[in-house]
Amino acid sequence: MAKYEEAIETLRKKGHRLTPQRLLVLSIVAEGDGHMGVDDVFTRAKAAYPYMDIATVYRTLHLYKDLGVVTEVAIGDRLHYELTDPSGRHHHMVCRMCNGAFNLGPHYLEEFRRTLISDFSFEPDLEHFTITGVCSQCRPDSGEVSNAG
Amino acid sequence: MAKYEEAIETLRKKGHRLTPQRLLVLSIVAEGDGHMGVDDVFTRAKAAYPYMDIATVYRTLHLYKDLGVVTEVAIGDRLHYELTDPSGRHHHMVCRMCNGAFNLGPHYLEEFRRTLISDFSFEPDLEHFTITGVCSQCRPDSGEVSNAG
DNA sequence: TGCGTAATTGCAAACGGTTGCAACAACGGC
DNA sequence: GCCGTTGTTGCAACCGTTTGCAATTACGCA
Repeated sequence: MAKYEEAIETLRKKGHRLTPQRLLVLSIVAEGDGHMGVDDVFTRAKAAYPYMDIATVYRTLHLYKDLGVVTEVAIGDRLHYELTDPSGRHHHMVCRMCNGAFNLGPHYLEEFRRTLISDFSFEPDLEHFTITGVCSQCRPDSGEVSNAG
Repeated sequence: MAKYEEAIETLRKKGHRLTPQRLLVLSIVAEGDGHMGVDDVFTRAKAAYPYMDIATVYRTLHLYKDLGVVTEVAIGDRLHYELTDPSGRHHHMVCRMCNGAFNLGPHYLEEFRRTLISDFSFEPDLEHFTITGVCSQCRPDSGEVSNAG
């Protein structure tokens, strides 16, 4: 699990302390693989260490997000967290019908980025870019009909 | 002020009641012209009608947003509201340094939309699309240096 | 290894936003 | 214009998230 160790290295290099709570949250997010909500993280953390406080979970996740070691993804109205993949950074498309999350390769936004820079000299933040919409499964005109939601 | 009257017409047509509170909120958003936060709306509404409750402001703004008569724009961490312009719908670029909001013509996203549909059959929600970034004034490499923030 | 310092934690209070509910009032029908 | 119905309001309680603060603990240094 290279990403996990890299994350710890990042923490240490930036002068942040490696507390058991932080390592616990990190491992939970790492093992969660997909996208975990604050609640999921807190529940699991509390199971492993009963003194764990929800405030610590929030603070830790925000720290990781600021350091870039975890990525925050808005799914529905909830924020989910995943370990940032240092090699294959990607964006997300989230379906508002089924709440499914799909990855979007970085090159899809490169063109958009270049346009904004050349036309407006506006440098968009695309690191944590997530776009909401309706996926192929849930689009009525795509052949299949879904009644999720 | 055609947008204002159109909004009232939309309310009436959809069977919602025209309460003084709703008209007040609408006029405040309309006169606010630029983007107004919930707080701004509430403060002004309370000044005009002291019984006004913050819950009513939230409910009213959400109703207007659902009806499409106001547009919600995320600026920094705050949500701002403006009357939807029925003729010239546009998107927003918000600078994270100076919190300035810039309009983005709809055609900039049309291409992106078409690509997502053709490649993934994913229909993105672009009606209320807002992208964060750094504007020309605040970009260090754009010639000017800003110390806003 | 043990000590001092400063970051971090757990707790509780605060905050912004939402919701349940009884009182109220807009609107359609008379 | 008045009445009944039903959507809406104001209030207060609630929920998820943030923040202040004293106690705790990780880490650098001897």
